[in-house]
Amino acid sequence: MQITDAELAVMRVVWARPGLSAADIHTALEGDQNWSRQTVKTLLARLTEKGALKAEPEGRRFLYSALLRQTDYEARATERFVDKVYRGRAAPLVAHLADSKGLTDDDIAELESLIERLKS
Amino acid sequence: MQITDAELAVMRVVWARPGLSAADIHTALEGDQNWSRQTVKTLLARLTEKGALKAEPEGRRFLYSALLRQTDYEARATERFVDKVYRGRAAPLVAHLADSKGLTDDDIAELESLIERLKS
DNA sequence: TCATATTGACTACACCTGTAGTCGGCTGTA
DNA sequence: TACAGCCGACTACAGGTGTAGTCAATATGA
Repeated sequence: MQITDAELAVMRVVWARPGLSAADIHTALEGDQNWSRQTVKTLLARLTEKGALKAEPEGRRFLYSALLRQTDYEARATERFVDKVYRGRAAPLVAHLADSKGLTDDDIAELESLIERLKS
Repeated sequence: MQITDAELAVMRVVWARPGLSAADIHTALEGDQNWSRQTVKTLLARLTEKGALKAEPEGRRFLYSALLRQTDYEARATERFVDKVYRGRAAPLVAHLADSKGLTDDDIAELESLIERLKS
């Protein structure tokens, strides 16, 4: 049960606005990902088959919504990533984040309060 | 320039002990990954071609060592991951880490001092 | 010196992934 | 009622990935 990069772009749209049709999703992806309608359809089919989306018939089309919740996906993907790259040790990951410009001041503040919570 | 899961297992061995031969690396992976010698050879060839490893002839075999440093790999992989899953925002990543059992007390202490460093 | 084992080079192949085409049915409008 | 357009189903296909086989050259031991 693996969500690929292309599939993830589709999931994002559905997470943001559940109940869109394939055409809506295609439109929502325009500019960002300039995919043909068929490409989006294929991705929707694969995601439905994987159980990440459900497709409910509405008239002669389908409306898509997520079965896989975004936070669950993120949690799983993160766990997998940490296992794979850091052998499950989280601290070196954060150390890398710290080195890159990825952390804003707000992030740092957020992390600080997170740490406070964790200590209890 | 992408290191796949299988390739990563090989890189780990080389990072840990540079200058091994293909046969050594195959042996080192036994138990963990029960690959045939050929599979390891293929992965070595692909990694060499990608520029992640260099192969220096020694007699009629090659000794492998890393061109791609582990920390560089980790940094790149992390950045890619954060971009992909969290759109570049690091804080929610750490929040997920916090929720999973991935953080030991030591980790938390480490993070705390990390945060201290970051604040300056 | 001859057989055997080791090694690298080349090749294979199925499955996954990204990207898309075709086709046949339904629908709304002329 | 005829036709244009939209829709889902099915199919395609190249490139990447995991896993490994075959072959030819060389080294090693009997």
